[in-house]
Amino acid sequence: MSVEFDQIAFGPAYRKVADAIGERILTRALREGERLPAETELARQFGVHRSTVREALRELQSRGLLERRAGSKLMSVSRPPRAHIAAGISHALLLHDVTVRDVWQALTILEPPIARAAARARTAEDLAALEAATAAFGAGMADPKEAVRHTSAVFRCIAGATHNTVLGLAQEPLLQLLEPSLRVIIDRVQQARSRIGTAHAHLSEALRAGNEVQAMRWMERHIADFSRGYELAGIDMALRLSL
Amino acid sequence: MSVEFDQIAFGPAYRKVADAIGERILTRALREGERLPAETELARQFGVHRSTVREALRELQSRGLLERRAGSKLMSVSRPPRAHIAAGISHALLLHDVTVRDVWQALTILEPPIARAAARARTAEDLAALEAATAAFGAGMADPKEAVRHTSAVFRCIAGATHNTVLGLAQEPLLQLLEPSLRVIIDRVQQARSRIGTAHAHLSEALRAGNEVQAMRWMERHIADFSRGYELAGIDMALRLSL
DNA sequence: GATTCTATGATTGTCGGACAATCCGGCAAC
DNA sequence: GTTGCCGGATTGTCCGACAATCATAGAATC
Repeated sequence: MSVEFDQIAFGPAYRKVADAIGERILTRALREGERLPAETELARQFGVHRSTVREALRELQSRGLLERRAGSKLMSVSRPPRAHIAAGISHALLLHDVTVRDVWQALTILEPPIARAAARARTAEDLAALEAATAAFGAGMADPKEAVRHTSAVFRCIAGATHNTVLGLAQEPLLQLLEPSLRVIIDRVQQARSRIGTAHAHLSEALRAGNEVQAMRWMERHIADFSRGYELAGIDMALRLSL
Repeated sequence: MSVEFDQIAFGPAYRKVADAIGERILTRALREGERLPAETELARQFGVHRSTVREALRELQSRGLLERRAGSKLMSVSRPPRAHIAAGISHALLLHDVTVRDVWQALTILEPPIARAAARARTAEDLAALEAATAAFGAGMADPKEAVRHTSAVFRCIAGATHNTVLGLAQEPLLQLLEPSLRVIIDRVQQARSRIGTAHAHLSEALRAGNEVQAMRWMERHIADFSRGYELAGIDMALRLSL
């Protein structure tokens, strides 16, 4: 007789509590927005002390599975916000000695097809959002900080127009990582602003027309321009990114 | 006189402690492998209670910034392991109602250029690893579970051959998400195994020859085949992924 | 009756302390 | 040199406590 044993649940109690709650969230037994019982109540249910529960909650919180909604003490279930997990990815990449070139190469690969998909799938709302973002870039060009923010925003709009969450999420950490260096470029390279503006305009137009090839081409050019920008700004692309 | 005020640090103490330690890690003031002081000592240094420190540690631990190395009680600084953050991303995508098609589309975009880059940048070791992985797939074909594992492994080898951490990390969650459904395909579709094997062989060959176009073409075909596989296995690609 | 104030209770954030289990390092015994 | 044992350090968990915050219900006021 061969008996199959389940893997023994190792590890400290706070981990088991976190796993138990986390599993309920991932299987949607607990739905988004639903509020968890109070800590004391959880402690009672799990048969552990409140401190133990709290450690578990901290873990789930930092995974973005729980959040505290404004004006409520009780934790509620949440889907991890994009920016939140993107930040985690960015940090991980930083520590893995990622270079500017690595990130740029990833953009090279990712963005043109995203633009193409966006040209295919964009709705009228996507278009409006994109045009608002490009307009904001034109208006806020003076302040480098704003210019960078709006450049990222345009990327986000385009990725959003694909209606594919995976693509949006894949892009996000790259933007986060590049923003600082992008700012340096915009600061140092005079023609950067106008070239970015031109690219935005053509991308916008291509998406409006639903012209996939055009969208892809302009995005390729846009990303390639970044490489020129790094050169002109005197940034070594082999340099490790840092905070 | 205009005085600039720093933003007031809001939030509970455990967050501030976590931020303080996390910042040291991200700026590399604490280097990888370095061991943190004991909890009591940290509590003394920060002037808070040990429970508070522990909550902060749980958070950093779940971000992958700290880990407990085998046989050591003290926490040590770590760079978040790829699989760890990929799991976080997978969970997030799950909760964001990602469909099989979304993930597949991302693969469609990502993998062919990865294969191309790999053909360009692969070293002899990469090649050896890849060939070992394809061989393992051939050997373990019988067990569907193993077959899936090795299929992913081949993808990982190829991404590894690009020597671009960003690409490897971008790919990882996609593999994690697709593995279950891939297994269904291999289970149900007879010719799946051999077609995957063929693709592996050609990819391997292309990488050996440094033939970028060939690598890309075969990867395109490989990924496109997945779509066929879903169809043949009767899996609706518009279906939400779930655990 | 509607509104404002207040008391009350629930809940979190933080603290103090405690103790068993485990692990490290050193030291003695073999 | 290896083995076994002991003391100290460290974690995991518990108990209990209390201030601050917030919601709610109920009382007081207009």
